Amino acid sequence: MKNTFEIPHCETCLPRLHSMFGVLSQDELGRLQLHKGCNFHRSGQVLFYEGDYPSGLYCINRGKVKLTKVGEAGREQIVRLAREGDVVGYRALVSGTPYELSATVIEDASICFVPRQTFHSLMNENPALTGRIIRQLTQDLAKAEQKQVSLSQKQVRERLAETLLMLTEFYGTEDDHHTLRSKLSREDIANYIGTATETVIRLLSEFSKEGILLLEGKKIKIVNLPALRDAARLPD
Amino acid sequence: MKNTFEIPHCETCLPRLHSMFGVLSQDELGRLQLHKGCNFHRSGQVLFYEGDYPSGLYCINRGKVKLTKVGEAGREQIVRLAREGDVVGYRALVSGTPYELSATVIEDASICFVPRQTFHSLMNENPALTGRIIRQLTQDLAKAEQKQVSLSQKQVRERLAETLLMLTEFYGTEDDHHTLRSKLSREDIANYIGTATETVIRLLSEFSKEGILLLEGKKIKIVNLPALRDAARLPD
DNA sequence: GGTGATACATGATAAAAATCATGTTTCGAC
DNA sequence: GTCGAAACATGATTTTTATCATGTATCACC
Repeated sequence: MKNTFEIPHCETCLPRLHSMFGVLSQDELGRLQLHKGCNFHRSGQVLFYEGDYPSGLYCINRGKVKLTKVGEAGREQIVRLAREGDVVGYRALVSGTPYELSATVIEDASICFVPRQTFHSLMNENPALTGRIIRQLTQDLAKAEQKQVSLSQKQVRERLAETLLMLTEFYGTEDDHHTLRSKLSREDIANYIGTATETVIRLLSEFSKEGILLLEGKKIKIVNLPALRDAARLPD
Repeated sequence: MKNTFEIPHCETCLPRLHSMFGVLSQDELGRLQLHKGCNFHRSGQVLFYEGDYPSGLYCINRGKVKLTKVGEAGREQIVRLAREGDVVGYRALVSGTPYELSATVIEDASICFVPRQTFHSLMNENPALTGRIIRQLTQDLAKAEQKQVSLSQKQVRERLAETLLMLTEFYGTEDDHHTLRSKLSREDIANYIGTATETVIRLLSEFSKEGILLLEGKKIKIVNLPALRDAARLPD
């Protein structure tokens, strides 16, 4: 099955502007373009496994990726999601340690690969890139700590509401502005919020009965946003 | 109540060697020593509050600190613990954002304060310090993600066992090699593992009945380490 | 267009944990 | 030492969530 797939150019890559490579000069972009590789990945493909040693990093030009970790019982925990403009696998690279997480494509993607050497030499000569990486790490850390509080203190219903709001932002909505573009399975959602699949299904249909959501097959439409926000009991 | 309190010298500060300031040169240490302040803090004192803007960072010479975040319902979540050699508040400083966490002394401490300017100028001229900060951030992130999995997938009993093992390492033991030096209250432990105080108390006495622990007032003695490890179901 | 496999759904039940209630102990301030 | 507050402890009960069971819908693939 062929897919229209054009290797994107770093110079004209729009997602790049919001990524850590937004700080590179024209010259540096040229070198990036020269040394990178780019591939089309089908949903389900694994970019790397937890425990592997990194040989480069992955820059998402299009598509979505989930970052997971398996617990003792063998259950998958979705730690984080990544989309166009996000760079995955950079942490293992800068820390020189094995991957903490596995990365799996969850929506057909075009993803560029930047070899370790290229990345390190860019980092060595451009302090702005180092600064940008520190910023990225601090952001990831803040989110991880926020999620800790949510997992510790909120009930599943609240975490689900919270997650649906996050998914709205992450995937965007269809033209009606209310239907999630998300193709996550109920199981994925459960693995993200840390609960059983059945519990997610049950709570979704509970939200549906309460007129907060409208479920049409896999599609989730938010029909009462204020009520969903309420159910999430967010800070701000 | 007076306490013997000597202002520690950076040059001779032992905990420093394992901290991010272990990478500084003699010359840089001199400047650190010149600009830093150092104070004695009683247990209970707050170093900074979540949401505040940082004006420097705190370097723990002696004592313990808890880093917390309050959830929606007002409950405290202990996100992380810090001890001698640990630097707290550096993340807000390097990211230029408000503190994500509050820091409270939980064991009488002598803590040095390094002003923002001093820290930033050290960072600007010593790339090794920047590298060390990145390493610290990646470590903190890995731990936060590990805790996410634990909170999501493990039961309270397992998390408690896990936490007791962590506390053994964090606080060390008395001369018998089995009694925790920890002075954490049951409530603090509950806030760390994300459960109710009564549940912690109940499970501790359950462990005690099973011959895994021996409880003498606040003191916790581990009498069957293998069984505790078993109850924790750790990776490795 | 049939046919497995997989995802979704819902009920029944059990297990885990929170909450409420009520003592007891510990400990610091006076 | 005494008093009061806070921490610790335990029982009873309810709520939340997981687990098990079973059935239906959906969808890729031959």
